[in-house]
Amino acid sequence: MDEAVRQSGRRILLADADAFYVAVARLVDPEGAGRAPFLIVGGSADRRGVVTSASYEARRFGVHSAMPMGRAIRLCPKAMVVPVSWEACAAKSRHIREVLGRFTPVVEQASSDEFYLDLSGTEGLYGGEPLATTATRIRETVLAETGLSVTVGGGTSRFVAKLATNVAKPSGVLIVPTGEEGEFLRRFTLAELPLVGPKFQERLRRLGMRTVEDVLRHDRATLVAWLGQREADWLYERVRGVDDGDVVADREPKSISRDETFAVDLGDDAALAKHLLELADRASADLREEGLLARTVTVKIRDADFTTRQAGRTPPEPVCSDRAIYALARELLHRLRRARRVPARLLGVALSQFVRADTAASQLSLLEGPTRGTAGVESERDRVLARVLDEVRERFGPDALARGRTPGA
DNA sequence: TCTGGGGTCCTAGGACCC
DNA sequence: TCTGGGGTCCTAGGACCC
Repeated sequence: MDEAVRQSGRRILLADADAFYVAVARLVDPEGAGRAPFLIVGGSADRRGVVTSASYEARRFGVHSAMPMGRAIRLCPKAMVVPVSWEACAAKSRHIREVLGRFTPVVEQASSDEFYLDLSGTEGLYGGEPLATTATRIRETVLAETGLSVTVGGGTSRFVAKLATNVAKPSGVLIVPTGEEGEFLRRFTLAELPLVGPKFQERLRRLGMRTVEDVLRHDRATLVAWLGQREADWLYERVRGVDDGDVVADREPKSISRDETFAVDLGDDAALAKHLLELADRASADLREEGLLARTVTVKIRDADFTTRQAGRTPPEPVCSDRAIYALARELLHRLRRARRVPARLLGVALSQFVRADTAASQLSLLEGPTRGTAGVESERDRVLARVLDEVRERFGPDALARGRTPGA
């Protein structure tokens, strides 16, 4: 099928929870956070936190997410500040996802509070009802079952659905009719387009372009000469509301990471190693829970002056045990510390380049053969031990076997 | 104002291979 | 002595998003 025709037949929605972290905080604590109109959710001020989300009332004072908490409190002193309840948010997230799954099997979770749905081909199923009607039913069902308000935007592409959602926020529904994408796009500045961040905005501004209309005045060849093929094509299509990206259900994760910003910068290697151990354990436990092995281990360090550096390694065989992952991470941390030895404000461990555990097992046995054994960074014993400990923790709680604090060890 | 934690995707150089 | 072209993998860094 012709690409333009295929795209014009699509019915894509984005369901985006309104002030998600704020809404969950209110559900968790109805008497406290639930009654505070000016509510800020995020890290506490004395601990270098930032705002994760603020109530719409607090936003009117200029408070927004990612803002340092100290500044947010200065802008809105009467606000109540509460920490994010990550577990409650994850549970609510799963619940929303489950409700949406009843409307179509093609649900893609883009973040904890954003879900793309592809309803293409469901016209018959919904008796030919307009997409806006389906979207409204989705909004009402999610609200009734989870207590959370979502805004639903829709159109023939993810890009248009995303912009429609932004326009309709909060608590709204907006569907851009097929064929009207280009007209819809004309109202936006380039800064309002997803993926056009500060750097790209500045480049475009220097070329005399601030709005979608500004870009529409130039032909594709001119944009290519200015921006290069890839970015020019991207921009040329998006300002016309064209985006052929698919909604993909059950995307496989590409990386799993854990990092920690310290309350006070840390210069002591032993102290850093201790935090590294905990981060490596948490990341590798999640990796095993997903049934994955990682080919690459990366350590990230943020120096006191906010310089961020990283070092990674891809051993000959994938790993999943806490022992092997910590051993690799430790080596990488040493490398980073040798290169620059100043107090650190953040340390992180990331795992990537995944291999499914079941396919990895057969590949490994082929590699290892009858005589080769289990040479390398990770032995069969490491893996078995890691899984046994996972089971113990699952049964008796995460602190049942905290390493380094084993009595009598 | 002094910058969280969790992600995705892209680029570019060097190694290595054919 | 000077000289290929293309492909893949690894690594580090950066832009961007919620």
